[in-house]
This record gives sequence, structure tokens and C-alpha cells, in this order.
Amino acid sequence: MSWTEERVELLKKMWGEGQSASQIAKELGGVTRNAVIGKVHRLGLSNRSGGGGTTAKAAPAKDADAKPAAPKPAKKPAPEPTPEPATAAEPAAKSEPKPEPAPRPSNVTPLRKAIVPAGQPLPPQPSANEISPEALAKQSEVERHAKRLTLMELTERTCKWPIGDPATEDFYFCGLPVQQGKPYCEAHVGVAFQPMSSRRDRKR
DNA sequence: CCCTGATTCGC
DNA sequence: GCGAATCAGG
Repeated sequence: MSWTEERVELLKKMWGEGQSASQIAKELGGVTRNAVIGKVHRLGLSNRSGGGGTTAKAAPAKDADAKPAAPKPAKKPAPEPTPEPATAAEPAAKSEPKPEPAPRPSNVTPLRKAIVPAGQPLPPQPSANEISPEALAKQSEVERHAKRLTLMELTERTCKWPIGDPATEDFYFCGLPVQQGKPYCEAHVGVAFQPMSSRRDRKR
């Protein structure tokens, strides 16, 4: 793969949005995150203003050879004053052709404290409804030693199964290692992906 | 362990 | 210019 204008543009866009190099690499395809980072540097668009990013220590200092300092004027118009969209989550999918069809169980909205009017209509806890007794058992058992991750701590290999009441402090995500490809751990995959047949009217 | 970006350097 | 290997940190 080569850096066509289109790809470079997508790279710029995503990098600007604060996407990580690995995410960008995955989106682009055909390149590794190293390639992305390398390109980013070559393009001169390194430091993103704020950042969620981690690590940004520029201090090689390992090789004793002193480089006569780079005479880099580096004119950075210093764009984006504060482009951060307050909204916590959201990969900012504007016109994404592929908006991640990850079949969520239901609620995935841990915004603030109470998004639910403290009334009754609590979002149906996916774990609740009638499901295979075995799966349920396994689920509750697993949930006891869940890693209890927050929204921000989720990655592609942490189970994204919501546990608890989103309107409460007692809300978190499973966080256990996901099953290859799936968004949930084994136990939760079991209750998340069920044949419509067995799911169809089961009690109720 | 997972992840992040930064740098180096042979190609 | 490119990016794997490596480094450094969370």
C-alpha cells in the first residue's frame, strides 16, 4: 500500500480527531501503526493538542552523539484551540460507511450520573431477561470477578458487556478478555448472541 | 499484559 | 519516503 492522497487525508483527519495510530492503521488497512506514526512524523503533524494520547516524551538521550540541534523553524499555525467535543464516548462517526455493527445488548450509555429520570423505565438489562439458565449462571458467576472497567478503559479485547444500572455509581463494564472477534467475553457472548428461535417467546 | 507515541536507520 | 524494530512510558 502506498500513501495516496486519499489515504493521507484520512490519516490527517483521523489523527486530528485524536484517533490512535493503531486505530488509523486498522482503518486504512495494509499498514501497521508504525507506518502510520512514521507518516505522521514525516508529515510534520505530530503533537495533537490535548490529549488523550499517552506518552510524549521526546528524549532519546541514549546515543551519546550530540546532534547539532535541528535548525527547524517549524512554523506551526497551532490550529485547534479546543476542538474537543464534550461528548465522552463516540468514535465520532460522521458519515462512516461502516459504523461498527457491533450488536450491543442494549444500553451503552453511561453518560453522567442519571440519564434515566430515576423513574421506572430503566433500560432493560440485557442480562436480565429469559436466557439459557446455564448461560445466566455462567454470566453471574463471571460477573463477580469482572474487571469493572469504565467506558474509557474498554478496548477491542475487553468485554463490553454493561453491568449494573447506568443511572447508578454501580455501573461498569465486564472487561474480561473478549472472545476472538466478538465484543464480549465468552460468558457474555453466550447471552448476547442467541438464535432467534430459542430467544423467541420464552416465558413473558 | 495491554496499550500509546517517538526514534532510528536500512532499504 | 517508507516502515520494522526498538525504545520509553501508562
